[in-house]
Amino acid sequence: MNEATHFLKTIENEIEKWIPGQSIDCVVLGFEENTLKVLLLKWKQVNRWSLPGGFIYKDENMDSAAVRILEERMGLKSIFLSQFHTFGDFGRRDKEELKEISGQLDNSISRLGKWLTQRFITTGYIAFADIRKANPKPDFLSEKCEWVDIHQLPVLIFDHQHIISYALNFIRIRLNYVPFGKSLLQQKFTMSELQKLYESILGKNLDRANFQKKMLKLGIFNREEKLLLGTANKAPYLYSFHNENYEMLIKKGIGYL
Amino acid sequence: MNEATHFLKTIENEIEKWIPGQSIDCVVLGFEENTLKVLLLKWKQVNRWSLPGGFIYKDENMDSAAVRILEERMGLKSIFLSQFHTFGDFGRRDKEELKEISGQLDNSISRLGKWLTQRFITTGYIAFADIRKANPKPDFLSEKCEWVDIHQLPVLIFDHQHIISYALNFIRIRLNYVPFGKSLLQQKFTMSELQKLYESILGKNLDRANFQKKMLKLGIFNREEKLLLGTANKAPYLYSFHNENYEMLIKKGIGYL
DNA sequence: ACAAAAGTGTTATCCTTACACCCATGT
DNA sequence: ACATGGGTGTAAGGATAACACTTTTGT
Repeated sequence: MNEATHFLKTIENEIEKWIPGQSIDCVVLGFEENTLKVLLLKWKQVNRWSLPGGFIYKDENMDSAAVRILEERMGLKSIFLSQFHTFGDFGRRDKEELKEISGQLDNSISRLGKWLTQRFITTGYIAFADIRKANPKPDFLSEKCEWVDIHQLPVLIFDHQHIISYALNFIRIRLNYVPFGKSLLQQKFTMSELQKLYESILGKNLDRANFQKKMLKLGIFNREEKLLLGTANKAPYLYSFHNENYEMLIKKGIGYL
Repeated sequence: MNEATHFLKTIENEIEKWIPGQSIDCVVLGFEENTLKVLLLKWKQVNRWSLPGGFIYKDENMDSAAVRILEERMGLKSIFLSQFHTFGDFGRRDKEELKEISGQLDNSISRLGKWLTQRFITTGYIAFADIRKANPKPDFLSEKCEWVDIHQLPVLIFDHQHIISYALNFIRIRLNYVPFGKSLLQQKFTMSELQKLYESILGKNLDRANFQKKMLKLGIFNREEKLLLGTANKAPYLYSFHNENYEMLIKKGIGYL
């Protein structure tokens, strides 16, 4: 029994332990080279990409399933993980695309094929990950994983494009209430890196001077030594999160939340 | 065949058309006597209350199911209807409570009993309704419907208390982005009624003068003639929503959304 | 000397907050 | 006359936005 067949046998055994018709899709965000990126899987033989997802065990909390799926896929826990919307349109999974995908599976795995072609209601979770620490693994059905610039997405399967826009909108609103960045940036970072992160999320440019003042006023940053870089300009300060103050701010919230 | 039996037969036929394990619960809010109220159902013979809910047909969009359930239960469409969270904890429906409920059902309807006792993941929708126009009907399993002060809730079944707090929190945040009130107030209303509505949602008192200025600055109200009331004070203006401006503001959003 | 990016400062404007003041009305 | 609730005004403080000025650094 080769590896693929063994994997399939395992999957087929799992099917009965999963809740039918209910899935989880994760929008995993990372920040690298001043770009906001999302983790995508490329399907085997089908020229389409999709979000990493999974299913819920019959005796498992939905939130725990999201954590588990992320661990399985990424090899690490995400600091920020939050459900943002449930997508329940009857026709959300295009029939043509379903045929293409299940066509890849031969008869020996027809149970998996049937499982995959049933109607699914999916719940979207958004997660932040440190790209350097993450270790994404493609699964049996996917050929590779990649971090893709969220503003230059390839053709996505089903309604996954739609799910990503929902996720982006979700964190845009939360940005007024929660100081993101802790789980997306390296331990030490410059103010302009933080600004670039905010700009990629909001999709617009911000004033450098005002951004700095607004952030520092939050009182959740430590100013570290200056970064010595070989560029022809003044060296920026490095910052890190002041954990205690950060937790306090999260608790009481920036706005009303 | 009496009415109850007939109803049950119908329900049992419906069961096969529904998606198993997936339900919808609606937090329907209304505003009456300067109090924010939520629509609750009282279970027959069990001294507990619950949110009105329902199931999704196998060929039906989830959002459409929410609309349908509200129409069936309330006899009218709600202007504002929005999904806010999906509750998927394995143990969210207490087993003791489930026994109490399914114990009410005799063998003749055991299929319904089985249906009800399976694990459910439920998606919460929040709706606003004009209490005077609404016409809520109890269903077979419930003895009565009532509008209950949201800040003085009775004992609720399962995690419904938790679902309501989530809903309240959801609209508290949205209050910064969406001018509510249109679907909760009468066509003409006073500024102090609107303020009471905001206060019930936010759970805190607001300054009368500042509230008025903030609201009027939005430019979405018509000032109508004064209301002549028999009280020992100055007559307040009546306001109505300026539909055109209201729609425009909704579109562009108050804050960032 | 110069460009480039960083840190800081200035100003006008707007919004929020906390009140104060006067007005209309029935008792 | 007075209490009650309604409409409007004002002044202080904070937040925002636009932009200017200075500093550091490598070429």
